[in-house]
Amino acid sequence: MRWSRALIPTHKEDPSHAETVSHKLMLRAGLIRRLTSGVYNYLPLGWRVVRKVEAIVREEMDRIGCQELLMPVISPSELWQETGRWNVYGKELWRVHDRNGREFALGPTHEEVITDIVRNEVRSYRQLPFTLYQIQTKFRDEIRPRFGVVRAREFIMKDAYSFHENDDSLSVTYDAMYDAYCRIFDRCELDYRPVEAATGAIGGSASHEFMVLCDTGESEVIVCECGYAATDERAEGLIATVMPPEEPLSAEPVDTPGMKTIEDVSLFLGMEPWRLIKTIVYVADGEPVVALIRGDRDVNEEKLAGLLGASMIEAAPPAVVEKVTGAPVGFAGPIGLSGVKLMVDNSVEPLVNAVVGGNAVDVHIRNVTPGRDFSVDGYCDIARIGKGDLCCKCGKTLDSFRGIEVSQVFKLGTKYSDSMKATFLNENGKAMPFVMGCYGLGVSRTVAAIIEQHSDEYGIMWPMSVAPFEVEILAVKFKNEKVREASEQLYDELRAAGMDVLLDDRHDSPGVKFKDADLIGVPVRVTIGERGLKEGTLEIKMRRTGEQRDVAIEEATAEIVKIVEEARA
RNA sequence: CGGGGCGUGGCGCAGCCCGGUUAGCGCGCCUGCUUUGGGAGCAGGAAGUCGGAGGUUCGAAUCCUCUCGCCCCGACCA
Repeated sequence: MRWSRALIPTHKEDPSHAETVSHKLMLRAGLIRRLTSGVYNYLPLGWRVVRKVEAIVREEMDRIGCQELLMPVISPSELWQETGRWNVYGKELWRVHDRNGREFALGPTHEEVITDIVRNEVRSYRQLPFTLYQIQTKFRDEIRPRFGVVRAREFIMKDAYSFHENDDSLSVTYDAMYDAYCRIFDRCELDYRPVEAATGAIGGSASHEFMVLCDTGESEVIVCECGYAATDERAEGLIATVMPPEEPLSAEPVDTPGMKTIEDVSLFLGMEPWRLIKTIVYVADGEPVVALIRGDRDVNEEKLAGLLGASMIEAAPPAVVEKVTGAPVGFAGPIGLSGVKLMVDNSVEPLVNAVVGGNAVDVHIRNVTPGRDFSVDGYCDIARIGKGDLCCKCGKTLDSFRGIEVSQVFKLGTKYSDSMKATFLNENGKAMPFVMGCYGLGVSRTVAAIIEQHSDEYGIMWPMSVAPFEVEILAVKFKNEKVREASEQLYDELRAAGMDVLLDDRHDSPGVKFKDADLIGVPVRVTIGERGLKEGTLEIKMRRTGEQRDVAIEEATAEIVKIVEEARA
């Protein structure tokens, strides 16, 4: 490509509304342009990178025997009704209707559609297992689009779905997919960690997320030196006890006028927050549930939902709280509750002489001891675990890091095949539900993640494997006949050798070209100018290492081809 | 959705509090000449219904009301 003919609109200044490195650089280097909130145009340079990432994904999917197909973006609501996700998915599901008022979803993921295909086309266990995938534009009406392409409402995703006779077969594919993802992210030269994950709206029994390490990432990962790693939504752990040994005293009510929060009550009574027991009313799949946890900790709603087997959970609205506790929000406590399930976190067990809500206006109860003053069926782990807590595997202190979630894999089991009645005949002629796995990978997000990890103050530093161009020929003073001839010749030779080459043939000053070259981050820069030509040389400079050297013109093509081929993943 | 902020040529901003000629500045863009190894110089030029609607006023980018859009912080997820 000749720069003079290319649409590569670079900017000198940072865009005003971008915060993160990748967002700024994608805009400045002319990779993307925003169309509206969370929706982006991929300009030619950005699209080239997307295509390179896609190519790597395709190679690795095909390597493990997956087949590519393409499903529609639009799918009818009926399919989503079958699995219940038309309701469960919530506002994030982007809904549209046709001229007859019939409702459709813009696909956020395609379990329903793929299951529909397979239930119609696959009859026998002899056809199993297999894996189908597509690379396609997805839609999620995110509450808050953010960080450019990292959290967009329209984005590019690779989604794969595997179908099996049984769990063992699923595990084989799951592991193969896990390995394929490692190869993909290795080839993108990302520093990443696979971690245990919660299953969320997609569902299923086991899941991992691949996290790219990045301080501005939206996800928090809890890690232990023993190797345990999980998202903060998923992480299990132990909360260190801070309760000193104490003689239990008799429970008694105490006036707490207007004190509705843990902070209020602890200040008012002059007690540390951990001496309080936080009582929170939730509604899980329509049923009220009460959760108890130590006052200085938060409930992990994903874990709570998991233990309850609920698909939807949310904090109860005030009316429900009043109905359950008999008091307005702020005075809920476990004593005297009836007809409602009580979920008590492990952190509550060691407490003695704790403070709880009195289930009456402006009243709390102190000197409460769990098990004595209210009955507990059993303790469970519903706490949000964080840095400083103790590892559930080895007991050591946990650490954390932030990351960008670039992919997530799930063992779905029969969640979708059951609800959609997707079955095959096993060797005994019996109809069995398909055992399924699904495997998502955010392609456009991966591009942003690569930039987060590969840039400096001057711009992007692409890994060779995904660079929009592998070589940029920077012609200083393109007007000069000798410069032009040498540049054109090298350009032709490199292209003939199969290189992706960008020739900066613009008549701009050298400074502009050097700055732009650094900004768009092509890995190999070849500078051709009068100065070098006098000596019969040109300069090769590596964007990432800064390493540069002069090479004789006759040897240049071979030398550059060698550099590029060695660096290709 | 709650909280905070912002909408002024393509980009980045000033002007707004305290209303008053042709709405400025930097970058970019066009023409010409000179220049060309790290964002060149000179000369000339094009480009803005000041997000939109309504109102107050002799007069509104500026004040008031409504509205739309965008960004940031929290609850969702690849």
